[in-house]
Amino acid sequence: MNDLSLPESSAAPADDAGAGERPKSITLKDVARLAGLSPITVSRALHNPRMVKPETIEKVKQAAAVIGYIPNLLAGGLTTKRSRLVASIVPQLSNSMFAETVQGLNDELAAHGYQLLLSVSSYSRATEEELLTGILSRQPDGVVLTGINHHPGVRKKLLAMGIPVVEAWDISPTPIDIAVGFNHERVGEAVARYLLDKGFKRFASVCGTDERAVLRRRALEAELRRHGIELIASHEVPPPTTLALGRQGLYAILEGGHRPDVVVCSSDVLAHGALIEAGARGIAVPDRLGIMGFGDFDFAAHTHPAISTVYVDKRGVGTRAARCLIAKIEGRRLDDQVIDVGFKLVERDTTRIGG
Amino acid sequence: MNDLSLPESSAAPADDAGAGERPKSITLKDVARLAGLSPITVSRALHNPRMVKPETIEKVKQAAAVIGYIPNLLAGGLTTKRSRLVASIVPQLSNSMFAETVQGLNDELAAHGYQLLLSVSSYSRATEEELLTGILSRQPDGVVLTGINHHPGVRKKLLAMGIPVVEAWDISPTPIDIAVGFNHERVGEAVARYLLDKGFKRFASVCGTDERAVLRRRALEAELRRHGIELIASHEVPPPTTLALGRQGLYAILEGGHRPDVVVCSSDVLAHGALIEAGARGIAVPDRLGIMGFGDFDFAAHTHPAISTVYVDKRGVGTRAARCLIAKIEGRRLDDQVIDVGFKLVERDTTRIGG
DNA sequence: CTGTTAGCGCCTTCAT
DNA sequence: ATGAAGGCGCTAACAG
Repeated sequence: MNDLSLPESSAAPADDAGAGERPKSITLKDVARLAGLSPITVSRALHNPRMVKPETIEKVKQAAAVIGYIPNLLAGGLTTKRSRLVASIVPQLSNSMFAETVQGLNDELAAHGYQLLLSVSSYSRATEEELLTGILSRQPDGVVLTGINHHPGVRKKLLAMGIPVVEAWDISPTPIDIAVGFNHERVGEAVARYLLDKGFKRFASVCGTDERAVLRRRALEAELRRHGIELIASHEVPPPTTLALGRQGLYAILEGGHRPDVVVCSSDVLAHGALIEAGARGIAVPDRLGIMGFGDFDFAAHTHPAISTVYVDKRGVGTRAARCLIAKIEGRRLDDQVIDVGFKLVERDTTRIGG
Repeated sequence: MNDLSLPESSAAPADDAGAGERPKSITLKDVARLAGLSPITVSRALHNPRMVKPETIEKVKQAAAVIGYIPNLLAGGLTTKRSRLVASIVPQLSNSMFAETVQGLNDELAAHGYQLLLSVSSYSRATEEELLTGILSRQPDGVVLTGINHHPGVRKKLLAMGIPVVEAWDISPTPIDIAVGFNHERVGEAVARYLLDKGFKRFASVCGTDERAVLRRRALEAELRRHGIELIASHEVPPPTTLALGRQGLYAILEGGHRPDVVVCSSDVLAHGALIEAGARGIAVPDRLGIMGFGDFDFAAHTHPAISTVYVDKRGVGTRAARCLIAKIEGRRLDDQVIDVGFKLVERDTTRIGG
């Protein structure tokens, strides 16, 4: 009746792992044989319990546990056309806001039984496109991209695939499918107006060269110009932004002979670097120099003085992206294809001057 | 001859994406028909080019490009038993060293044509085990775990699967398969000896509660005790470690009436927080208070004063893990099943006192 | 160099 | 409530 030899100790020796010949896999059929049922009944017991008698389910579960059955999603996905896999491409992971977003994305996906296939584009559109091809060959149920500027092939492939797509961190009037983010130009303008209101007059910028940072800085410049003000110095730094680059940025500006009364940084990490450089030089912040960050990283509230910044729900971008995707995957309609998560100016010490 | 209607514009309308009914997929067969060849020849042209006439390859590539063929790895993997997928479980992503490791892992994997399936355990062994089941059902070619303490089921399942496994961030005499990390107890001891050498006498600790941090702190305590010294205060903080927690840690120690002359932190982030708290209180570092970090995060060299710490090749752990895995997947034997990446004390300003 | 046959492990469809 | 047949898309193994 039971022609399976139950594994005594249950495994191959450790130092044999991965040597090419894997133990022949335990399949639904094996469970079925052991339980004295047909494979399809076992499948149902495992995935559609209410199509099967409780008693049978019990038998199946026992048998599965005994032989250590692990379903093969490749095979499953091949028939169902559902992979329970969501792929995401981020520009970078270490030292960036994207880690938070990925964490949020992952958590929400995991909570709904989806897994995350992660890739890193290193801020290259070409790389992104190449990665996408590999990704799509795994038949993901959905994809999360960063930003709204992509290699043309990206949009085409994604549409051909017909799966839901979220473009995160930015919004666009013409998303590939769904966009979850905020308007970076509004941020630039808001920061400009806020700082002008505070009475700052001589603006400098330490700005990353990534797309979205540049968008914010340009909008800042434009708004300043509307008030008759030009940036007196602008220092660009390549991603990833680090504290060291922030220090160097302020250093370069000051050594260049410029004397800004406020420096606008494209991330809190840069702002923190600038803050430290100011401290090292004995420049009082904010009295002699204001500093503005972006992102509201967790440390920003706890530096001394605390960094004024722009709050963005980094984690929320990820969780919302996940929710949108899951909704569409499960056939629900979305109210909006474009979700603006907004932002919020956070005044802290580094810009708190005058009245 | 060619009975395929070439798609004019190549896609479904955007707002139709993901509504359940995907465009029927384009398969190898379609390419074959268009190229006037058999499916297997197309397969070979794409994956084993040198088994096929150059002329034929060209025909195949053309045909594939024309209809936008994307291979289906689920189907491919089902037959070959190779998924080109490596899975990793990390305790957490945002705000941690693990992001660096994951980035290194991903880069190295991508360079060899593997993709990364990422999961987050939130420091829970039970979660790790559950995640693993889901992961294994995708038939990964290899797995990277964090740490060496796992739910018993983890080892069992992994061995049953017979795939290579790396346990990262720690080393063990009895790894499941491969270990890539370093000995945290040696770190604790080394830090203790170094600080004793510098002449510090009244030690306090701000330490995360995660496994490896605790291991280091215990070894530090033990080493101190061998020199007749006890920690005068110890403050524990839950992961994720943040700058704020570092500040609070020092705050709590000082408000508790303790007067350490050095505070040992289980991460640079905590150390940075302590440094800021000291600065805010006007406590001179290192003269009145030494501060020791861990990890050598990129900011540590650039704070003011710069943070003394322990360098670990965070990224390298990831790249080496990837290399070991790939080697085993491809059937090569490893010289060592346990790779100690070591660590290095980095003296900077926050402990530079006396002679 | 190219093609035929068969089957990976599972689930959909159609019976019973 | 359970089962039998067939096929998802691809590639191994064996021809020729």
